[in-house]
Parts: sequence; structure tokens; C-alpha cells
Amino acid sequence: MAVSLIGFDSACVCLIRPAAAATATATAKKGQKRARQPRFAFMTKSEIDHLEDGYRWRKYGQKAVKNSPFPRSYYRCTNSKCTVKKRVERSSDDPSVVITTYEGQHCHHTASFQRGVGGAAVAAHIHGAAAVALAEQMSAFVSPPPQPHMLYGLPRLHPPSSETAVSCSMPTTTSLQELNNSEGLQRPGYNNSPQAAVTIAQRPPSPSVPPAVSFDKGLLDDIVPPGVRLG
DNA sequence: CGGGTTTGACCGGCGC
DNA sequence: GCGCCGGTCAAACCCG
Repeated sequence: MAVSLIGFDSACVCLIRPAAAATATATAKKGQKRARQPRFAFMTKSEIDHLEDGYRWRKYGQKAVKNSPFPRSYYRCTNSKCTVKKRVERSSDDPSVVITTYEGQHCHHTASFQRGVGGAAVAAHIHGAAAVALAEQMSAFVSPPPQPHMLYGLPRLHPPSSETAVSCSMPTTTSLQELNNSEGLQRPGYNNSPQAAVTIAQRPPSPSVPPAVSFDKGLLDDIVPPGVRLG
């Protein structure tokens, strides 16, 4: 297992709203309409599909998707009271990139994470997983669903649009950049961990969009529980 | 034996 | 109306 790094000077989580999500949300479950849930998609450079993020997931389906040689996997949170789902698929453009889409809000913290390394705090210290865990927390604690204007803090994949892209600002003191600079990247062993995948941010299409990370700490405090924070 | 994974079938939305 | 496609179900299977 080797996790490769993309040459970003500031590796960070990439939150996107895939175009497919718009139609996917309209899918109904056997006769009953499904409530629209907040969704966040993350692109992660990793050889493994299912990244540890502090929660436990049960796979309930896998489908081949059109225009992609890679199947898409469907996971649900194992907590029976929790309705959060996630989809995991590989990018057809870059097979080394895993696209994870989270849907819904966790009604619990990472208490269910009890395997192996043992705890959300540890997961948070594994920088790649931290990114995803952070994203998890965002999806869990941002309610009502985040508005585009408050989410655009990271490099944009697309022009601001409520349906085409969602990003989020990152915390000043616990940004993923800091995680990468001060935590996981320099830690031997972590890079060999299956969890130590690098969640990436795509470069903005326009140089006018600064790659700078600016997170509202208050927002962070709202969305990231102490257990997943550093420092 | 319990919990998780695999996989084919089924359902509903959407575009034509 | 029809076919395609994404999402989910559920039985069979696997594994610790």
C-alpha cells in the first residue's frame, strides 16, 4: 500500500457538488420521496477506495456507472439511527483519485469508530482521514445545509453556483494545510497507513481565485467537535 | 452466530 | 410510452 502525494503546495480537502448529485437526489426509494440531504463530495488521492473517516460504514450496494470503468460503491452508516450515506467511486479521469460523496447528517459523533487505531482523535491526526473526518463533521453539523456563499473558501472547481459546486472554508488554526505541514506528512508510518490518503484540492480554474484557505473559526467551532480537532 | 460484503433484481426518475 | 440509468433491496455468502 502506497499513498501518493499530489504536488499541491497546500493539500486540502476538496468539496464539490458533482453534477450527478442534482439528479441523484431526486431518486426516490421504493415509493417514498427522499428528503434532500446536504451533500459533499471529496476527491482523495488514494489507492484504496474506502477511506477510514472515523465512522463505521456498511456497504449496501455497488453499481457500475456509465462513462466510468470503475464501479461505484454505496455505504450507509452502521449506526441504525443515523441516515448518513456515502458513495465512493474512482475518477475516470484519474484512477488514483477516489471521489467520496457524503449525504446526510450524522446524528452521533465518531463513537462508532472503535477499530484498530482506536478513536476519532487518532483518525483526526491522520491527515488524510482528518480531512474526511472534517468533512464528515461538516456534513453532520452544518444545518441547515450550507449555503454556497458561506462555503466558498477553498479553491473553486467551478464558478459559484448553488448546484454545481460546494466548498467550504477551512479553519485558521486547524486547516488541513497545517495538518499536512505539521502532522501527517512528516510522520513516518502515517504515510503507510491505509488512512493516510491525501485528500486534495483541485486548482482553481482561474488564477484570480486565491488558493488561500480562510476558515471561519466560529464556523469550525460549530461544525467540528473537539474530538477531531488538533491542538 | 452476528455483522459485513457481494451481487442480481427491482424500482423510480428522467430524457427522448 | 419506452428505455436508460442511478439508487436500493435482499438473499446468499464470507469471515472472525
